[in-house]
Amino acid sequence: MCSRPTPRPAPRTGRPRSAEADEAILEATREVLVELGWSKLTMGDVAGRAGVAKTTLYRRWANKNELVVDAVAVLFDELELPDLGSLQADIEHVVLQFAALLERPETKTALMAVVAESTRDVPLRERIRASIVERQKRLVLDGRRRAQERGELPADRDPVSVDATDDLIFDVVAGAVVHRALVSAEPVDTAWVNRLSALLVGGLGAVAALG
Amino acid sequence: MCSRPTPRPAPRTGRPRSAEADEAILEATREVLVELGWSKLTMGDVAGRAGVAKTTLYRRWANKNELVVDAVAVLFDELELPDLGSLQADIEHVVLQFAALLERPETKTALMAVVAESTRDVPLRERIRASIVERQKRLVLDGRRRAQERGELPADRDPVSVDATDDLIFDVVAGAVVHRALVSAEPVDTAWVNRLSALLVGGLGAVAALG
Amino acid sequence: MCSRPTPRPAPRTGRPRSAEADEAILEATREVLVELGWSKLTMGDVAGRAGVAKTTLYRRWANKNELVVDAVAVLFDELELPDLGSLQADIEHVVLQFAALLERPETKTALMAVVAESTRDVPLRERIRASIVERQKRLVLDGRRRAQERGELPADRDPVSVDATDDLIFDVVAGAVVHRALVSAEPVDTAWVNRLSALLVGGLGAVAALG
Amino acid sequence: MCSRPTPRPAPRTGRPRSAEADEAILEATREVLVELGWSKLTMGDVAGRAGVAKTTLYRRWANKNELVVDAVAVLFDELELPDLGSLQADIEHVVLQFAALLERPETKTALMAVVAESTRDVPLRERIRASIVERQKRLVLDGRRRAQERGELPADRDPVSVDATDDLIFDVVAGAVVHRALVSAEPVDTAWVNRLSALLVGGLGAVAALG
DNA sequence: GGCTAATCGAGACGGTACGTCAAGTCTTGCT
DNA sequence: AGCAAGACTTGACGTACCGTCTCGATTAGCC
Repeated sequence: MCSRPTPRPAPRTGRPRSAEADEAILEATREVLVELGWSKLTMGDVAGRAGVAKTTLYRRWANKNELVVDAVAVLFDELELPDLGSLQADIEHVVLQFAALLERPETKTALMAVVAESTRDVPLRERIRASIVERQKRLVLDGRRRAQERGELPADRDPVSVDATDDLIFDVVAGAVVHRALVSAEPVDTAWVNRLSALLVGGLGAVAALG
Repeated sequence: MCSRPTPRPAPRTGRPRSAEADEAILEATREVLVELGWSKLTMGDVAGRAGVAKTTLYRRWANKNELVVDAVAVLFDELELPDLGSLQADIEHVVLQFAALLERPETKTALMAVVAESTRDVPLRERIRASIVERQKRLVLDGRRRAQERGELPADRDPVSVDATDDLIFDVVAGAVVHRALVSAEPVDTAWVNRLSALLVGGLGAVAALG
Repeated sequence: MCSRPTPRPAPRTGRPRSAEADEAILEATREVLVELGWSKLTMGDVAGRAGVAKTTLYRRWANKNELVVDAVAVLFDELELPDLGSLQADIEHVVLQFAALLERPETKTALMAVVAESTRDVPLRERIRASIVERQKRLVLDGRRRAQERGELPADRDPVSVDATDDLIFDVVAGAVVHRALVSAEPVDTAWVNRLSALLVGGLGAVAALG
Repeated sequence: MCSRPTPRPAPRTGRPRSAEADEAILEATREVLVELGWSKLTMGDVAGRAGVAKTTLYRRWANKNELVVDAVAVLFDELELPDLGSLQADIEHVVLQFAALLERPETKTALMAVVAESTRDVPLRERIRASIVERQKRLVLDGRRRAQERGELPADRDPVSVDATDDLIFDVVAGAVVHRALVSAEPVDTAWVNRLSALLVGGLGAVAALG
């Protein structure tokens, strides 16, 4: 999927924007994130590496945070959910994938930073939701649906309850992995992932019983 | 509990540092966090509000992040775990407390920011662990011990396994609440807390079965 | 004559430097010198009065001293040497002009200060020589040449000797006036100027006799 | 001759001031002037080298400039005027001595600086006059008196005129040497000194004729 | 093929905050 | 009282980025 800079009201005339510049900028942004981290990333530095003028950045993104969100969002689309035959196996697979993604320096440093900024910046929060969060809920939906098809989970009764549980699982899985990796700063290894998936699979029955 | 600025090798002579200044600075820091958030907090502003010179800040804290950690850490000590008679009730109580803490503007904006910075700053990471993370694990330990006394959970067999489970629960609870509140930006209300605690209590048996 | 900020290798691209800013800065510098003197002149204050950012100053001048030299140098170009008919009259005229210049607060406070700094700062010394000292030697040369034309002084024999005498006269006149005005802090009035010019005119014969 | 710090109203009680400290401070001041020059001399540095607290400095001198004047003034007392048999020889001797003094790094950097400051600081100007300028006029007086005794100069007629001429000679000699050494930054060598003394001796007759 | 209009690189611009440094004062306990 | 030590307030320093602006020079599409 393509990250899309600030949309603009389709000018019919004048020189069109360079598509190469777009990608060069996002690539340069990821490079700088890797080397310097979010807080030392500067627009001038990104522009320089991309071989582009600062003006060209600001014509596309309103500020550093929006640029970083776009640069990082595309990485999350690599996550996928192959059918491994059981709910627990599916969970363990995606958790390990997600942990590997969080280990990448460009994600590690950028994700928490933009979320922190988003607590005070509503447009940024929306951009994060649209570009990253909502887009990845598909993993939970697919996993749950597949488990129902296998008979591991009961079929839906109350759609509201199902949505609530999907959201819960999403927050628990994403939150736990992030917390383990970035706050506790402990490895997300097989042993830990085993325990987490056991907790989830074991607990889902109790949650379903709530109705 | 007292937040402690940069320790120093006990000078016997000279004018001692002002203890009032210490507290005035931390208080001013929390004020600015509330009003402006982390990214717009400036050392000069904090100094001004505390009625103190900028150099006095830098004599005690090496940078903005260490100052903010100390200013915020003390808030986490308000969390407590009264005995409500059941594991699930205890969990729900502390989760709601934690969610309320995360709703406070000074915590919301600061916590993620310093964690983000800590991905590139080892001393900062250590300070966060020591001042905030490790200190709150007591809640998990107490809750588990109490549940064992009540017979809700089996007595310890393998101490390694017990530690691993404690850590898991801590990451899951803290991570889920943070993700819900700050990333998903949805309310941590009674319904959600019910579901989360049901998931945990229901899953703990399965985790224990892993040995 | 124009005072010229730091020369630079003629960039063909980019926004050109504002010529208005140049003059506004030098003017503001002279203002601040008058009001506050050299030691209380700050770059921030100058920038503020010139309606310019501090960075704009530093882009043009490396430090306060170079700026002050440029701001003051232009004032010395007002000195001139009208032909008053005799060597002594010419000397008295230019000495009074120079004394009047030294009485101006912007010169009085700045000149000695930058010379003092120049004892430790070779580039500054060169700038002073080029912008101020060498430029004013013309007064001595013109005066001497004119006196020779009038027959008050013998024609040149040894050019080396002539140069040495020109230099001597320059140091004596400039040094004596500065010392009288700034160190002795006594007025450079007609009586004193009479005496000085009598000393010079009377002594020049003896110096010429040295060969 | 001793440089004398701020006089004070003879305290009858309490610990008396350390006399050793006085000299250590002035000595340290000269050291720092040699190594760092006036503009980089700091009170803290001087105090440190003198093995003294900053408070002790400020108890004796009101500020940096007064301290520097006192530290440097004593050096000027080394100048003396041995009888060399002729006015011109006497002049050349003292000029060379003075030039040697101005070559010393502590004098070179400090003298112009404090004079510059004194244009805005009346008490400082008075201190300079009292400690340095007036004290050295003795050289002119002695030289003139001796030349009169030898018959090189006519005996006094009008005492006012004599004073004016003494002052003129003082400003011319001191000013010319300072200007040559610090502004023109050319050596004060025998050839130059010859020329200067010839100018003075040759010109004095013309000045005397003014009455 | 010239016109129009938005793009491009470059770099100067007004700002804001940084973290440091020195000046001169104040506070403590010791002599 | 004087003194050493060192914390204190104040205020300027010179630097680094921010996001905007002005240049002259390219590109396109449209007439």
